[in-house]
Amino acid sequence: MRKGLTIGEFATVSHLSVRTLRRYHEAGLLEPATVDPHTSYRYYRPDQIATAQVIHRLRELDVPLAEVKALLATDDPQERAGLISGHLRRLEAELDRTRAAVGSLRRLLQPEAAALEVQLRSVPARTVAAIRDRVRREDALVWFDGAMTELDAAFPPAGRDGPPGGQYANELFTEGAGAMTVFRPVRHPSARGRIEVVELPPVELAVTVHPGSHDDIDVTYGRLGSWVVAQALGVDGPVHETYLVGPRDTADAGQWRTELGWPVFRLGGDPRPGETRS
Amino acid sequence: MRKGLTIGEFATVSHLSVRTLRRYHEAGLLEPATVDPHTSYRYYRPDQIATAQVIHRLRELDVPLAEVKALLATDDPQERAGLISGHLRRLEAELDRTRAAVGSLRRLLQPEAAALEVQLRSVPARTVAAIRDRVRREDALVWFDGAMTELDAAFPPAGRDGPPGGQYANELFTEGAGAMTVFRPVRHPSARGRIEVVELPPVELAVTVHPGSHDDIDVTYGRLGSWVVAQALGVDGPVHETYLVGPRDTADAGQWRTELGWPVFRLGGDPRPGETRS
DNA sequence: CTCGACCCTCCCGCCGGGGGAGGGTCGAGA
DNA sequence: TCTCGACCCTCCCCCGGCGGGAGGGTCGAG
Repeated sequence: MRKGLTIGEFATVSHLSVRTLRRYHEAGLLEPATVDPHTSYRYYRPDQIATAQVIHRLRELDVPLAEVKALLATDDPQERAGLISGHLRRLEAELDRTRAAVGSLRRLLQPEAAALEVQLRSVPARTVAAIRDRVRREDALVWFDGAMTELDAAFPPAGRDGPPGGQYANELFTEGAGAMTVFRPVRHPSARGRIEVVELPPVELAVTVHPGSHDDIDVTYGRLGSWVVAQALGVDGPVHETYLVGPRDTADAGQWRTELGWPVFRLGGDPRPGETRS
Repeated sequence: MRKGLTIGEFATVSHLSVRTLRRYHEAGLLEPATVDPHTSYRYYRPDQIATAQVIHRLRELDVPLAEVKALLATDDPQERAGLISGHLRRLEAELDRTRAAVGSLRRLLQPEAAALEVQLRSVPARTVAAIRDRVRREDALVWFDGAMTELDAAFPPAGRDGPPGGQYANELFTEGAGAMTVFRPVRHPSARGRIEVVELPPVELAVTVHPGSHDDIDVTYGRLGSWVVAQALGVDGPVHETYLVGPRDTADAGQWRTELGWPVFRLGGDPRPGETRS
């Protein structure tokens, strides 16, 4: 008497490997219909092929096994569709990143552009309206958009006092996450929602302007850092960005102008007492 | 006296993590300018930032470290461009697979289509012109195109005797690679180039027709397999495909018709002596 | 000299499997 | 009923490209 399809037969008809089926069993993703308690042989029913197909497709889309499991666990087709379209959005975002990297790589391999114009600037303390948070790198762009939109809504053009900016801890780039601050200088700062009134401390900056899309902004950061080192200065503290012309001003990324500032200190000198060099 | 940037400083200006830099050193990808022989401290020169940027971009494109190394090792910009565009082609191919999987998943989640029409058929032996090879799954589509093009070129329409077909070992799907055969029935078979004259043995097939694009062809395979099992038959041997209407007939994938045949045998019966059940 | 921040090496974990060892089970044929 | 080869089982190690953390050495400013 046959108890069902053996794992090998099931592998053949489902186009999955035996190993993979065992792993899906172990992960609770696709339990065999019966498991012989004596021999531990796995036996599958033909109607489980359909489930195997769905898993196969989801895995082709790199949906993690845990997510596949969650997806299969719910019967609510609405929730299912939500999970799937969520993943498709992530795929889209990744595709955008890939496109950006391709473009940036192309530009990177061109013969070097004009020399970087850098100046040292002492920025006095300023009081601004700001939103701060610890953010993971993959969430950075979404968080930025949300925060900047909130700032823009809270302070209409008449109340603004210069272009918006941001400060980003270096760990945000070198590690997986870090503190982000976006701010707007405004005539009458006031807290509401996530917005706080923040006094930005005075700082000595090495400043340059990055033209165009932000896709290769870290190339300019690298060149700026290289300049700083060549001046026998040390870099220190979060990077400063000022959006002279940004996505909120024109959709043409070629027109954007972003001022990049890196806090510096004289080597062998005083790294601004009261702050640690991060 | 400073010997250069410490790894932490270099991490900050290059936007790579300290761990990652150590790994790139270990992999021979980005050697520090000097390594203190006593303390093993790594020191970098500012001009290495540019290399770090390139590596960063390539890694964003999932170029394997080994390939990045090869890329950096050559100065020939031509060869460089070749390696890069090769990788970009691979990214494109992957994107196509993703698109196919998305579409197929969508169709898979629709309420079940019409019942599958399956028939059992005894196929007599045939002598055909064929190309055979052991192929890895990721190369399957390219190999297929090449082989079919060669067959088409060798036997113009007047000499043909029915639609082309293929036979594919099940390991091709369940494992990483397997034997592939594409063939054409022709009036006067003859060997030339990769083409051999092959006698296909007679076989008992469970046959159905898969309409439309090949993106979800394995769903139909699953349903066919399910039917076979329900008839108390076993599946055996390589799958057979006949391209009744295929890409060489019309560009509209919706019109394609592919006959799928799975060799079957009666359970408890004789699995065709002389062959092992794969 | 001290002390904290930095650096070193080494080992383990993650994911989604593949490779292979070593041993038990199944079922068709004689 | 026995045999024998194909199949199945579990267990452990490997891959790539990092991250986490232990345990210990080094640097440099006060």
